[in-house]
Amino acid sequence: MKESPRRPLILKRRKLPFPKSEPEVPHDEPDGPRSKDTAALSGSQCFPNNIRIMDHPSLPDTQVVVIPKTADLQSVLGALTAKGKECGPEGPTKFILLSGGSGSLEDWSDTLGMPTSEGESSSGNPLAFSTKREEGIPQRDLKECRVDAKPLVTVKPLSKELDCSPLDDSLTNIQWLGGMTTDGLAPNPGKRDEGKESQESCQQPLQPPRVCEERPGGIKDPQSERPPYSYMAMIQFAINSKKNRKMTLKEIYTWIEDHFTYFRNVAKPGWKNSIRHNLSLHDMFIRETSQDGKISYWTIRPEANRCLTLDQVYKPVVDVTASSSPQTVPVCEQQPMKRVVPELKKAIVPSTTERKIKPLLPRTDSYLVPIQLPLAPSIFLPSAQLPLVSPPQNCSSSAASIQGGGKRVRIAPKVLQRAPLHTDALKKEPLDVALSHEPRPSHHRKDASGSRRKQRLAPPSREEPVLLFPESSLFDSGLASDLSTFQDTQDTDAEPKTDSGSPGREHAFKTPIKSSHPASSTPSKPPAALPEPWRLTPLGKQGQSVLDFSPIRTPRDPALTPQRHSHTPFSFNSTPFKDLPLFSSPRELLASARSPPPARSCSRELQVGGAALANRSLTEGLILDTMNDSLSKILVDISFSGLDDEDLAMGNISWSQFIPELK
Amino acid sequence: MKESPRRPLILKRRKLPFPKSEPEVPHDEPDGPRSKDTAALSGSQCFPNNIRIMDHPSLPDTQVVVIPKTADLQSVLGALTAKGKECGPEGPTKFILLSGGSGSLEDWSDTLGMPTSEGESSSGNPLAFSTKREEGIPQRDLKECRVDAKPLVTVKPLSKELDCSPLDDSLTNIQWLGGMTTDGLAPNPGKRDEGKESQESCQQPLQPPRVCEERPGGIKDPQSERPPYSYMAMIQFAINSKKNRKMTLKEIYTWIEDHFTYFRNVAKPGWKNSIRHNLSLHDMFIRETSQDGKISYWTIRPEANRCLTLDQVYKPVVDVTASSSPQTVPVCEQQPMKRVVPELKKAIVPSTTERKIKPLLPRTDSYLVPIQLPLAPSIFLPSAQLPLVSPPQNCSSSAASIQGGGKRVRIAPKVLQRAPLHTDALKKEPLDVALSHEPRPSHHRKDASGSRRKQRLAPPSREEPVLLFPESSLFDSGLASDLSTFQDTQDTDAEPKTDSGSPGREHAFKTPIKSSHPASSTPSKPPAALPEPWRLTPLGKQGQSVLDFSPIRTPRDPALTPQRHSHTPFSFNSTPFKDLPLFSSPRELLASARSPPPARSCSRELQVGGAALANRSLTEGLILDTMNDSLSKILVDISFSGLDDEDLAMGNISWSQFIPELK
DNA sequence: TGATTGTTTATAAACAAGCCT
DNA sequence: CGAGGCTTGTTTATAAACAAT
Ligand SMILES: [Mg+2]
Ligand SMILES: [Mg+2]
Repeated sequence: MKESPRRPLILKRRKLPFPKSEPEVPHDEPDGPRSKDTAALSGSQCFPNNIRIMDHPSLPDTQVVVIPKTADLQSVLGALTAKGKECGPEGPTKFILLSGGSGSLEDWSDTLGMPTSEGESSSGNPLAFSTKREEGIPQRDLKECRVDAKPLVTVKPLSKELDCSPLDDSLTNIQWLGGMTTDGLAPNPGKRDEGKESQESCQQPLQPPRVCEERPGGIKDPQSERPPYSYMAMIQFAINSKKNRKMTLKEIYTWIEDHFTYFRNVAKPGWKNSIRHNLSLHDMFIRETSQDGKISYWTIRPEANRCLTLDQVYKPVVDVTASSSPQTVPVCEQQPMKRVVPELKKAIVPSTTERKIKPLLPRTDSYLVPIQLPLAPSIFLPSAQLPLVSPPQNCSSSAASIQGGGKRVRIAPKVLQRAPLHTDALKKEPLDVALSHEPRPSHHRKDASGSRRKQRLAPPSREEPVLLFPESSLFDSGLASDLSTFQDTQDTDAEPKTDSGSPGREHAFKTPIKSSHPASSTPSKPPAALPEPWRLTPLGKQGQSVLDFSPIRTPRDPALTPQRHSHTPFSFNSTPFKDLPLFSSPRELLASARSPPPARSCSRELQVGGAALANRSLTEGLILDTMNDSLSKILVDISFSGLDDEDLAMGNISWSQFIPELK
Repeated sequence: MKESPRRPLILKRRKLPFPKSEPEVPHDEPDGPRSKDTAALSGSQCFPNNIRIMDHPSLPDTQVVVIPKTADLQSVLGALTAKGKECGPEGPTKFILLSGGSGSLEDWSDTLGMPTSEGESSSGNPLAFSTKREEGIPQRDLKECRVDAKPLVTVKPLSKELDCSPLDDSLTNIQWLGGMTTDGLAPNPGKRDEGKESQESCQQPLQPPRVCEERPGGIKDPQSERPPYSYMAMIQFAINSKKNRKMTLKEIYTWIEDHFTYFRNVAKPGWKNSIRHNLSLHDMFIRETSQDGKISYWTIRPEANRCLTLDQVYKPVVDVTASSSPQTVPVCEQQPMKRVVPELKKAIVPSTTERKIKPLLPRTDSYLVPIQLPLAPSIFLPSAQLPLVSPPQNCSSSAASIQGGGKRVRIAPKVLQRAPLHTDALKKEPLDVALSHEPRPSHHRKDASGSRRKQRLAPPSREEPVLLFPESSLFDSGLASDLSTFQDTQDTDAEPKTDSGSPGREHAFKTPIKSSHPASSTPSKPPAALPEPWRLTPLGKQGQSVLDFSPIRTPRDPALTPQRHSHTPFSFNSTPFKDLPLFSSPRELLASARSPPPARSCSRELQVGGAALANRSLTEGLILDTMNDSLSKILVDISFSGLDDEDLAMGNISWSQFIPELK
């Protein structure tokens, strides 16, 4: 009964699948955080040569940044963030990130209905990256507010993926991934001790738990390695894989076991407990009951459903640095689960049969929100402006996040509207609408925002970033059909829906998290000698190495928030995403817009202001905001398919080859 | 690195401080749940002789039940619930519980401002107990709905306590308890390893953790025994002890250490982690920042604050069964923490200097909601009608919950209004407004409600039951002063509060939990041989032994819910309490009532319907509903002071002696 | 740098309700 | 059909990883 010395490996909070590969350049910067204005470009967070930056032709305070696949996106974001701070209030505040891909902006809508074609050749994935200010800075003392420039990144996704249609999910993906099905799988070979969910001291010191962490050779067994997704993410994958977006608990179990053999083979039975725990804990998962009341289905709150699916994060394995054979699994590869049918793969796809699962867990400081993408040609900026440190890429998975085949963003951006602030919260942590970028004095700054960290001030059930999808937004092409199809599978319950109007729930959002990557955060836990030999990542380093997913949200239409107008078009997006009501203006909007939220599976723009936003968002992409909110909750694929990784790694690429507009 | 055989004792989920004392009367009831109509009165859930039941003079479908202190309230509730079911739809649906106390109904308002007088002699605590139907029964198939009659209990509290004024809290209680202060305490003697919050495998097999479970002698060290409150409860205690109801994290730490020496002396440092975790996790705790943004204060969402304070659950130690000396701590006593100044105690209080802390953790199936109490004389019913099994009282704490000095209900009842149901939820789990009491067929019942268990369908930030207190309700006597005083300490921020209007948050409540005590619930964990020798409670038994607190809520004023009218006055209270918006009707109410919620510290009736309810609730008490919702969240003291426990235990009492109206 | 404060995720477990054998 | 076992759900407790200051 002695206390366990430390949590068993499997119980330990999941380690980041990506060891910090950024070179630990310690203190090469004599001037501390105080003089950040000068440090931003000279510090360890430099941009490599192959980064291109240009001003946005139409959007104010916006620059377009083109980065290769192999670049450490996190580093880029960090550098951009620092740059935004460095430039001060008048500097660029948003950045459009373009990471690889030969597709022009016009071919976004040409890749519909090709679920069987993975690795579709031309799929440009622009990312809009916009600096963002920390929310909670009261108007009264703007000058003394510490402004953390948060980058906003816009991703221009395929229309089909933005549609968030369930059809592009499991069924199609099943085929796409090689015919894997949720129910037709033969039981996997080795799975010890089924049943007995509770451990009951059933551990034999004889047989150490089959937790496969890091094998001595550095190669992990993809079948036994834990997927890099949170339970919440996996549950979303599972539920969204069903056309009707409902699943029983048992189906969720099965889906996860089928797609992540780790849980079938190596995980302790307690993982099911965790699944149930997550279902109960998170408000985004709601339980419905069949007509006869016999069956309970788990669904995702439509407003909160960003339609995460596994295929959105599933990508062919590409090892840039490792010289292992294509079939060899890279060090950090996550278990591919399903064999990809070879004939289904396109030529562009690397020879690997395996796919990498883009990890959800690592947190970054960015998330995606819709932003209007420029269709006009942009200015090409010299790459030297923002030198980027290319991480060593020790772990292939680190690079995999921004490389790989043509999977792209399908993540539903979350709603942007501000929740009304509650009482004191309104004073204490008001939204900041200005775009000033102060060098953020690290010490004597009187941050009136007072929010040291994000806090969801509980504007009801908003737990996940909500995808705000205007009805006919983004791409009218194939969406309607997908939507209709999906709608058909949905229960057409014409219930009057006496709902909504949830009353006096004010309270605002969480304080946005600033994106400070190189900042050394001291772990609360004393860095005592770690007994785990498999822990290979440097302890002192806590920065994330990749960013390929993040909460997404659409920019609020100014018309929806009459009372609050931001200084700049997108700066008012500083609202943290959690617990955001679908209606931007508190009561005014409710009073005027009494129509119940649309019964959709994926969160979209509400009917209320849908028309206005829909028009606007036809050319909108996704804004990746660094207002971090546990990025494990959203996925963004920014990989390119038009280039091979070597080219990108070498930097011998011309951006014009896949971005004609820039040329 | 082997997995810990089982969680160390201190890590184990807290055991119920009350071992199940009810006699395991197995299967003496041939007819199962099917034939509940006949079983209700003959089964193991019988009422002892000293239970009196009478019809309520004014309320329909209501009976008054008088029970002795020593009675197992849980058993009573279970029996009443069964009775309610047994009687069918036409039977009594609400019960007013009167548990001890010599006070008549008129002396409810005569005990104001006596914080220093614990054990005040005459304080009758009526409880209204009302059967309640399970929510989620669609209208369409009412007949096949399984109706779990949920009792509703009304507690008639003292006005001062109902006032929920912070003044009656820590400052006064400090004095009352013997001058303990939050900040002026000398550090306690033995506290090992301060600091190092994270364990870091710092456990020496040499020294087993100083977890004081059950000592061999059966006597526990009150200083080292863990208090029976959840972290959430203790945080509420702490914050509500401050006049301004704000506390920094450090102050919360200190308060808890000062009032529960367990955390100062024996708890592992990780308890502070848990405190922080709870603060972040629960929406009811919100963080505010000082004007300069330097200090973060933790507060409780006013709507969710039921103003739990330690004194509400702090009561003098009274051991009914144990013959130990008054100073001896009974077996199950919780650590009293603070010496009660002897001279402050009233004569009625047992000679014990120690106080028992009423546990919050054990869950029951009841909670309190306001109900209108009868002032007219009631009918006295023979006690034989509902025989009650008096539990063996093996553990004194089991009895302590319904015995002890004059502490009484101060818990703010929670709001009753229904949250709008969401989409499918409306169909799947509609509120049931009818009062039919079916015998609930155990098998082929087509429970259209479909909600096997409660689910908070996330009508926003409602995390705790909300106390619904009409402004001038209950007792106009001393409340105004208390309130005003309290208000003065509050920050008078006249912020416009652009809040509320939280949009499309429908989703309803949780499924009420039926009160089935004798029902054998199989633990999911296999009942493998338990290695813990200290585990004394019978394993197979899971029923709760006591009930002395529970979520409280006020009945919704019918005027507030125009669209839904219940068949009976209180039956519409079947709404689960979690996540209930303050406004009952979704949009209609919001549109009509735009006034922001009052900036109070304790949740009360909103201005919207406040007037109507205020008038009504002048004679209202609290309804204790068996719609269980983790009763660890609310406290109800139903102890009596007018009788000694022996009288009650012997059953040699006459109800007329403290309830003249009944005579 | 280190400590404090906050936010999340993971696990284990207690316990309830209800299904199923 | 009835008791016990198993499944499903809900909560609380702990530990830990990380973030921000
Ligand atoms: Mg849930
Ligand atoms: Mg909180």
